[in-house]
Amino acid sequence: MKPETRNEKYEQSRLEAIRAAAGVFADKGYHGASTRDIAERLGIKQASLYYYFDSKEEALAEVCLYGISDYVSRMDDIAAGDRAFDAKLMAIVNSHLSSYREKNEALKVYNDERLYLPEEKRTELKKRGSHYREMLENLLESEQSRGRLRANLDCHFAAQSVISICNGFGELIVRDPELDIFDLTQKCTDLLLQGISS
Amino acid sequence: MKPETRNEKYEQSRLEAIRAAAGVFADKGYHGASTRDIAERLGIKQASLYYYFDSKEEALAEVCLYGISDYVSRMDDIAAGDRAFDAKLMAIVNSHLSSYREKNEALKVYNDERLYLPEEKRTELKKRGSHYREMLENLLESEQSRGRLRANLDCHFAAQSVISICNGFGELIVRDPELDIFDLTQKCTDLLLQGISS
DNA sequence: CCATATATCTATAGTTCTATAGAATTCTGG
DNA sequence: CCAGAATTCTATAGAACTATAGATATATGG
Repeated sequence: MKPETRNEKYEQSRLEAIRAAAGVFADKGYHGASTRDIAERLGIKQASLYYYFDSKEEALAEVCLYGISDYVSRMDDIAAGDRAFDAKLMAIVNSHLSSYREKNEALKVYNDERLYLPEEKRTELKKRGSHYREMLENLLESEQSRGRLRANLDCHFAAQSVISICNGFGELIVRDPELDIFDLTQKCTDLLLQGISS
Repeated sequence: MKPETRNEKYEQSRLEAIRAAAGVFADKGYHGASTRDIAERLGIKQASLYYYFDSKEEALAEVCLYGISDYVSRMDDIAAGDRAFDAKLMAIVNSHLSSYREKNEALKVYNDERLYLPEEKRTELKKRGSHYREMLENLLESEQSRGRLRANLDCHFAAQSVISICNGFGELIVRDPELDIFDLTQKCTDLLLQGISS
């Protein structure tokens, strides 16, 4: 077998293991989940899991990375685009909420369980998470400097609020597969832009 | 010692145990925390904890109840009052955020760990949590019916948003004791009422 | 100061979990 | 079909955790 193919196959299986771990961690939490649970979801025995991970902790790190990675790069794409602000904000919210559906539970795991990783492993993740917030913050500041957002708006706070709302509804999305993401996106964007007052 | 006094003293100590458990559960999560951790924080031995709780699970249930109880009753008080809507909303946000500071970590535990309780024990908690959201929803609907909120606002969604934002910042408040709650309250209320647009 | 109730302690049974070692099986290219 | 690589398995060491039992210490009221 060609080396690349061999590697690819392994990486493919490993990705399945990461997804299985994501599901279990999302359901039971990192500490509440056992390596046996993950292996069972994959249909292999507990010890076989160590063919893919050196430790349970490494599995968590991989799940977190998987959970946040492409969602951060999508933010980069959106920010780099040349759409109007409102459209960008909507795209950001949509991307954030969609992540919870598509990537299943990995983003939830990133949010809820990453703090159980040791400082060292959290650094890379924190960098990406901060990057996300900063991109959002810059976008808001730029729009504010053009006078299109309230002058007294604290953009750092506002960016945090956007993330809080998306994460709050993200939890609901993970639990309820029936929720209409587009509808939610619309409502979140409206709320953020106009607030609730008439 | 009079029976009531004896009881009072026990209840007092038990409350301290609940607070210790809240702190440990908030730091390490329910499954990541051991009864030994809780006992150590109290300055007693692991087994002595069972003088106050029948099980670790009961401790979690008590912490959750403690975390949500007076914060729900404060909502009742606010809703029953006759202040203007804006003032009520601000009071609700303030009460919610303050809970995270005052009751230390118990509300965080309620939010993050209650789903590890068995169905049976979760029922009482769910009732209170739903009650909270419903009170908020009613308040919004009532204001909307008077034409003071956007006609196209989904009040169920809006109530959920208020809670999401408060919980999102609550996590930050628990981690950063320096955060100014009043400032945050103001900003959250402004955002909810007016949105970010100018 | 004694008797009783309250509170905490020591010791441990019994379970579960992570991770390692090495055997067994399955897959793949020649 | 064979040899070696890849994958999964069995078995288990070793640690940690919950909960119970029963002893010990401390406080209180008469």
